[in-house]
Amino acid sequence: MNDKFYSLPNKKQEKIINAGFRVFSRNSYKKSPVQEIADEAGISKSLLFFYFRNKKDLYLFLWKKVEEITMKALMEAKCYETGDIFEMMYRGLVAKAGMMKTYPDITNFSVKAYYEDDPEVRDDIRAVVAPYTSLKTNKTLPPLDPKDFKEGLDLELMYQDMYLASEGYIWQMSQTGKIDVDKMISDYRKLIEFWKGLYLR
Amino acid sequence: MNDKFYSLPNKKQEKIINAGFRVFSRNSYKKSPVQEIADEAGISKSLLFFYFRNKKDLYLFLWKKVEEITMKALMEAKCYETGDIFEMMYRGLVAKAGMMKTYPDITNFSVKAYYEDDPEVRDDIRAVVAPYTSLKTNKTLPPLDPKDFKEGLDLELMYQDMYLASEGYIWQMSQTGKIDVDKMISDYRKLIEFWKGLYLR
DNA sequence: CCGTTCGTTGACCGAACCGGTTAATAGTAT
DNA sequence: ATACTATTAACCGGTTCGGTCAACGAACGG
Repeated sequence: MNDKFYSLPNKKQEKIINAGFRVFSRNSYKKSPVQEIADEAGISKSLLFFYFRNKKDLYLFLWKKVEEITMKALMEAKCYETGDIFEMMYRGLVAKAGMMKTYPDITNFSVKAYYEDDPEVRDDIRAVVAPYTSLKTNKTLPPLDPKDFKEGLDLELMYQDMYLASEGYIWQMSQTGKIDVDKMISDYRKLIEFWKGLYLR
Repeated sequence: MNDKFYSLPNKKQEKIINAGFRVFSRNSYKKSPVQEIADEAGISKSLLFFYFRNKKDLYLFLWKKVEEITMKALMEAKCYETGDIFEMMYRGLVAKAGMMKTYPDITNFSVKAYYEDDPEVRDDIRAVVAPYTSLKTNKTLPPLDPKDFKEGLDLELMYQDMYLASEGYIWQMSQTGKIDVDKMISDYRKLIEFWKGLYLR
């Protein structure tokens, strides 16, 4: 990676990154032409090869970028600074929605890269702490006080239900192509309130 | 499409179909080489071109096949022959799980094909009644009697919750590569029972 | 007004790939 | 042996791909 890339205006950096996310998320690593990414970013292929030594370099840069973006978003959202599980999930989705506003294809790219098995990049992908796993709603149930919830409620199933619905919602949104972040958040807020009324004592 | 294909042993037909589903679900139409499908199916490219006139022919055959398989599965599952919404959803998932047992990549192929926009196949895809939509859990709320459910329950949100969780679950399963149908069904059964205890009066 | 630097690109290259054809092979039944 | 069928290896022309490089234009200093 050429340091010159960082001295580009932020908007242009984002455009190139998004082009990469987009193209690499639609086809496998090998079948994703650098030319297509350049076109999508509105620059020449030569320039892209000036910023990134080769295709692999670009790909791995994007993969690390996902980690960086995700970590930053989760930090800022303060997902884990609340004991309230509903608030936690809400903040988690708000964080993801914000990411998707700037990087619409980050989710799809992340999934695709996580399962990529081209020998040219496979090992390097697995070497980076998987951003994909942090991108998902946390799969494991955090410690909860049963006294807060309706009597006899199976907390594990409750969490599984919420987790699956969240994943399902994000997936549906990311399929449609055009993402309305505000709608996402308000839709999800409604779901959260629904769950609170249903689950809380 | 050459009729000779149908006189092949069922297992071999399935193997070829699955190879097609698999390869076409991982990359776009244009970026999916026929050679790769042939390899996956364990036959030569020439033979594949003997059964199907060309790549497009094969692709559209697969797309129509999805419709056929889906319709058949939904019929046999008798999803709509019950007034019980929980039973309906359960049967729907059982049907899908059964399909995925024989055709592990049918879901991913279906989604990919639905959003395919290569001019060579785009119009023909849209000409077939979209199998993808029937593949999803039904998005619209069926008519329900509020008296059956807990007082004050928002039926629409309830259904949305179940719908999203179902979609999320199927998506997660289809991502992992190896699909354990029996586990899918028993997991989902638990979820359904959880919902029944939660929602029913 | 000239020379230098810097960001950017079009044109190009060799290699690999791809859809599709065809002549030939292997297998089987007569 | 023959005739017919299933299956393939070898091939072809055209395209695509990753990567290089010489050159171009704008900005700038002298």
